[in-house]
Amino acid sequence: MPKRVDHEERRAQITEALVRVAGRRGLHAVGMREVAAEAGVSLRLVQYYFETKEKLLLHGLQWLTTRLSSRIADRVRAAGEAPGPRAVIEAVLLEALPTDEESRAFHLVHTAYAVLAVTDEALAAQPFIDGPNAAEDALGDQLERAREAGLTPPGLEVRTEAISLLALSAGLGTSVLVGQRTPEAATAILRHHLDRLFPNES
Amino acid sequence: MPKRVDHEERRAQITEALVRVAGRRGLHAVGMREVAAEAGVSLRLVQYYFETKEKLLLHGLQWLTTRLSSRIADRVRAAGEAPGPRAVIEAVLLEALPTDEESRAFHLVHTAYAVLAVTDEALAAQPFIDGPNAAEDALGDQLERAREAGLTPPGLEVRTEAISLLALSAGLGTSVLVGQRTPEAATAILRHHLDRLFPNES
DNA sequence: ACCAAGATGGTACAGCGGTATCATGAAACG
DNA sequence: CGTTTCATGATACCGCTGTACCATCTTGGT
Repeated sequence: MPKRVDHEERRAQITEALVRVAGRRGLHAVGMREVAAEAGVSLRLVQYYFETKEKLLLHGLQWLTTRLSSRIADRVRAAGEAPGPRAVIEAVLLEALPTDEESRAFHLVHTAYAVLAVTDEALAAQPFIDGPNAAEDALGDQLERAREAGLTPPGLEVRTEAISLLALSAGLGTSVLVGQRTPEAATAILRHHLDRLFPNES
Repeated sequence: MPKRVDHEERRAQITEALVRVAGRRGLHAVGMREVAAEAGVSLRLVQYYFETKEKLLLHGLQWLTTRLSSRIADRVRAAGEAPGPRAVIEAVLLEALPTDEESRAFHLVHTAYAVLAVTDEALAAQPFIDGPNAAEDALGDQLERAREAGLTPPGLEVRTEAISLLALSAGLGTSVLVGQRTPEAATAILRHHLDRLFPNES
C-alpha cells in the first residue's frame, strides 16, 4: 500500500479552503477548481476526498457549526473560571457579531447557507433549527440560574428573553456584516440590554 | 412605428416573475430562461428589456425595496387614522416577519441579495445601509414623540431602542424563515417588548 | 524485491447559462 | 401605401463547471 494519508486531515484542509473562498468571493461563486487552488491541491483530489460538490458543501456547513461551538467555548473559557450567568451569556452573544476577519467570513457563509437551506432540500435546514434551539436552551438555563439567584428584575420571562437576546444578536450581526454598523456599536447595544437584565452588575 | 409598448409595465412584469422564481427556487438558481418562462415571455424579451442579467438583478433589488415601503405604508394606514407611536412602530416591525407567502418570498430574496451584496461589488451594498438607517430614524422619531408624551418609562434611550427593535425583528424574521419559529410566536415576542416600552397601553 | 492497493495528476466530456446574431412581424407616420 | 422603426422570435455560440475516465506514482506488506 502507498503513502497512507490522514483522510480527515485532508478533508479539513479542503473544507477550510472552501470556507475561505466562500468568505472572499461568496458561497455562490465557489467552484471545485477554486477550492482546489486555495487548498493547494489538484482538482482531482477534491473529487477524491469529497465525491461530489454537494457533499463538500454539506461538510462545509457541518464544519462551520462545530467551529462556532468551539469559538463560543473559547470565549466562555476566556471569561474566567466559574463565570457568572451574565458573563456566559455575553460570551455567547458577542460571538454572534462579526469582529475579526475569520468570524466575518464565518457569519457571511453561514447566512449564505441558511438562505440556501430554505429552498434547496439537499441542504438540510435542520442545523439552522437545532443549533439556535440549543442556544436558546443554554441561555434560558443561565437566565433561570440568575433569576433564582435574585440577580434579575422581577417578572422576568426567561424563555422570551433568551430568544430575544439571540434574535437581537443575529440581527445586529447582520447589520455589521453589511457595513451598516461597527462591531463596537453593536456590542454597546448588546451590553445595554444585558445591563437591563442584570441591573446589579455594572 | 410599431405597437408602442409600455416599457415600464413590461419591466415590472418581468421583475415580478424574477422575484417569484427567486422565492421558489432560490436567488442563486434563477436563470434568464426561467424568468422568461415565469413571466410568459420569450428569452429574447428579457434580454430586450434588461440588457444583462446583472441589470435585471439590480432592478429586482430596487423593486423589492420600494415594494417593502409600500407594504409598510399599507400596514400603517390599516392601523387607523392618526395612529399612535406604538401602532406605527408595531406596523413597521410586523412587516419584518414573513407571514403570508408573498412576504416570505420577499424576505428570503431580500436576504439573499444582502448576502450577495457583501461580496459582489456589482450589487451596491448601499440599499442595505440606507434603508435600515431610514427605518431607524423613523422609529426613533416615533419613540421620541412617545417619550415627550410621557408614554415610555424614564431613562429611555431612544436611538438604542429603535436600533434594537429593528435588529430584533430582523433576527426573528430570519428564525421564522428557516422554520425555527412560527410567525405567531415571533409576533408575541415583539409585542412583549412593545409592552415593555409602552407600559400604559395594553 | 515485488506487487497490490491507495493516492495523485491530467484531461476529456456533457450540460447549462448568458449573450449575441439574424430574421421577421407589426404598426404609426409621411 | 410604403417605409421606417420598434418589438419579438428562433437559434447559435462560447465559456464555465461538475463529473468521469485513464494513467502514473508511491509505498507498505509478504
